[in-house]
Amino acid sequence: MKHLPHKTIERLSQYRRALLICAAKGKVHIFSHEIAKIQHITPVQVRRDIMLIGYTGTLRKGYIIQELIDLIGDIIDTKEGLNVAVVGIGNLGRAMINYFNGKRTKLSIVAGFDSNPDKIDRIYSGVKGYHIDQMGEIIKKENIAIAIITVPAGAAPEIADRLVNAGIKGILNYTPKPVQVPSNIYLEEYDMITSLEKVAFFVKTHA
Amino acid sequence: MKHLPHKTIERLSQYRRALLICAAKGKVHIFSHEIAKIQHITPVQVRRDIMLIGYTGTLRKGYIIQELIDLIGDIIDTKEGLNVAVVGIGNLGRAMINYFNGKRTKLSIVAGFDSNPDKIDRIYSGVKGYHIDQMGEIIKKENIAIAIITVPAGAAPEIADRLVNAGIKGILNYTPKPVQVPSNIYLEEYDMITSLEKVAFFVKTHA
DNA sequence: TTTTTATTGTGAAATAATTAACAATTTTCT
DNA sequence: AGAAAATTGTTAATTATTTCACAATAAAAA
Repeated sequence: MKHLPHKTIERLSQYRRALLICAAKGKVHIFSHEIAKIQHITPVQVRRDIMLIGYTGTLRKGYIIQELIDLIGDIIDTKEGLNVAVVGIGNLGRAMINYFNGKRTKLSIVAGFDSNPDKIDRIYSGVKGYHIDQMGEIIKKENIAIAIITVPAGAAPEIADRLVNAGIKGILNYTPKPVQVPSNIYLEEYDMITSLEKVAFFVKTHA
Repeated sequence: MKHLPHKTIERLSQYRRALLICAAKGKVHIFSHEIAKIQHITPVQVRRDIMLIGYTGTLRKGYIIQELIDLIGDIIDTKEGLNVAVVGIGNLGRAMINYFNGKRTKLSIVAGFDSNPDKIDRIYSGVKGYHIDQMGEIIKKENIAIAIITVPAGAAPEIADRLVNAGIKGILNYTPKPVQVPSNIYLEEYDMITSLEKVAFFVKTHA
């Protein structure tokens, strides 16, 4: 398979989640327009994404849900799974841990880090909290590949540096402050304030 | 001004945040390449966005930070501001409230809603918690235009329906479950699991 | 059996977003 | 003053993404 567009990767993850829900209800087949409806996109888009990953549905019956789930898994998961850490055990960090807790995913949150001594050596939905100074050590020991930054914005750049030094491979930065990392480390930044301002803009404009 | 691309709107919000930080440090001018560095994009992109909003910098001095902040405000803010509600006072909902607390923004979170009686009639960082059954009433009384959904995924569709009935104008859905709303309501969905899976994919692929 | 309907798969077209290229011009340097 | 360097503004080119249009065909209906 050549190059999957970034947007396609995102949608595949979403398709899978929707498909898992359908499968849990005992549904076996699904049409492109059903997936499209759920995701607010066009059926063509769904078919094209599925085409790109080389899967073929059956005419007039649609796609076999379980096959599609498995194939998407082959593409976006690693066989052994990847370990994830949450840095910053505040409300947002705990929300991330809760979201993941008990999910069937190949991604496991295996550690939380914080600088506040009250938060360490406790268990959050099955995830142990460590002091931030232990980050290098635990990341190596637990073979953690990905970190989610949920600290207060001001602390983000320093945390990013320390994660890079600890050998992290990918970072998801949820603070509103952009961080700088070397180009061999995959960085995704998402900023809730921006999203809200965007909604506000379109509410204003559309009104 | 014609049509600003969606992506430009998002970046303008981010530029403004970065500019506010620079302004607070007493910086007066800024170059396109400085903004670009902070946001991990190219200087051309910055200049193009700024061109699109009709602002003109001064050659060899760059842009005047305060002017740019004000202009971006004219574009993305409404004069009177907009009121926002958080539906679901869990970790994620409280994280949103905290992020916004005390910010200079034209967006104010003025209410939280939850179905758990223990959570209502309390104040969260200055935001009062109400029972979800009061949603229609409070949304009208407080003139709330935008809602952020941070309830457990299963409850999202019903919450969205109730928000629509209450006359909300824009929804930001942070649950992993897509919701359906009429086309006159602006809907933005963001899914943390998808983001994490995307990071994992690129970590896997790049390795 | 034949016709109609619904659905996939995909090349081509259209649209959206980014980047390249460079003229214009201000500041700094010599 | 004149030359060199740096930076903006913008058109054009490129790249990425989405949508159109329709052939192929399986299933359902007649």
